[in-house]
Amino acid sequence: MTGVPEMLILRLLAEREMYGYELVQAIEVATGEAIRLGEGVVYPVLHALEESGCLRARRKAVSGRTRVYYSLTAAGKKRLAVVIQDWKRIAGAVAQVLKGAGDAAASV
Amino acid sequence: MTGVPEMLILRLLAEREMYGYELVQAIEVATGEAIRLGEGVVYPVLHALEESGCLRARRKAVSGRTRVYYSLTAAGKKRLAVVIQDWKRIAGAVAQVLKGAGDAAASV
DNA sequence: GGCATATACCTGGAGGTACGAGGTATAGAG
DNA sequence: CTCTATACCTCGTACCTCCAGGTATATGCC
Repeated sequence: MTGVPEMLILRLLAEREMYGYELVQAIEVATGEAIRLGEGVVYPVLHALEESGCLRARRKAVSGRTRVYYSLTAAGKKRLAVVIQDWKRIAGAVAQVLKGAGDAAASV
Repeated sequence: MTGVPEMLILRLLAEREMYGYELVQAIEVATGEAIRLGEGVVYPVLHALEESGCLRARRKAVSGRTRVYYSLTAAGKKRLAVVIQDWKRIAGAVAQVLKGAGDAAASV
């Protein structure tokens, strides 16, 4: 049913190469603080996506520290399209039920 | 991050009293088959919601069989309002990111 | 020099969700 | 008399999510 963190990460990486720590903050910014993923969420997702061939990792030394930049592979782009479609199906269905024929909490 | 089944169940019960087996099919119908919850999802959620005081159960014999009808309590209505608000926050944030500044799979 | 903070990576364990598979029992159709 | 639909339920698994913790370097401050 879920997979929101995975989707957000794939989506942001579709625009440009980023590293883990950067993603944590980028998600916060992009969602207007509505979604905050800890590093403990982001890193495991990145590793799983790399493992499954959706991401390519590239180490880069920046001022002494090492950053691991991730970018989408072809498989990653395909994966992104799938999870987006799934999300839209779910979100659309939920919106339909929330609207309902009813009354309570219909608009916010 | 999730809680979609819980939300759907609360939302449908906000309109009228229903029993478990009925809910399984009502969700299928209401979402245009987009979401299909098995009984193994619905019943545990119903029990948990009753346990936490969000639902009231009422046994009713119908043509030999027994049905357990559930209806929302005041706490249930409050709970529904909360999960709807959470959902809208998440869904709104996701929509914003999916739209992004970017290109891929923006509209469907 | 020493200390706190920010950057940057990572893992582990716990908790909760979601789900398929299975198990019981009655009513009605063929 | 068997098979399907109705109607309830539980169990075990798998996965996701998360908090807390652990390592290490650069930088600014006293």
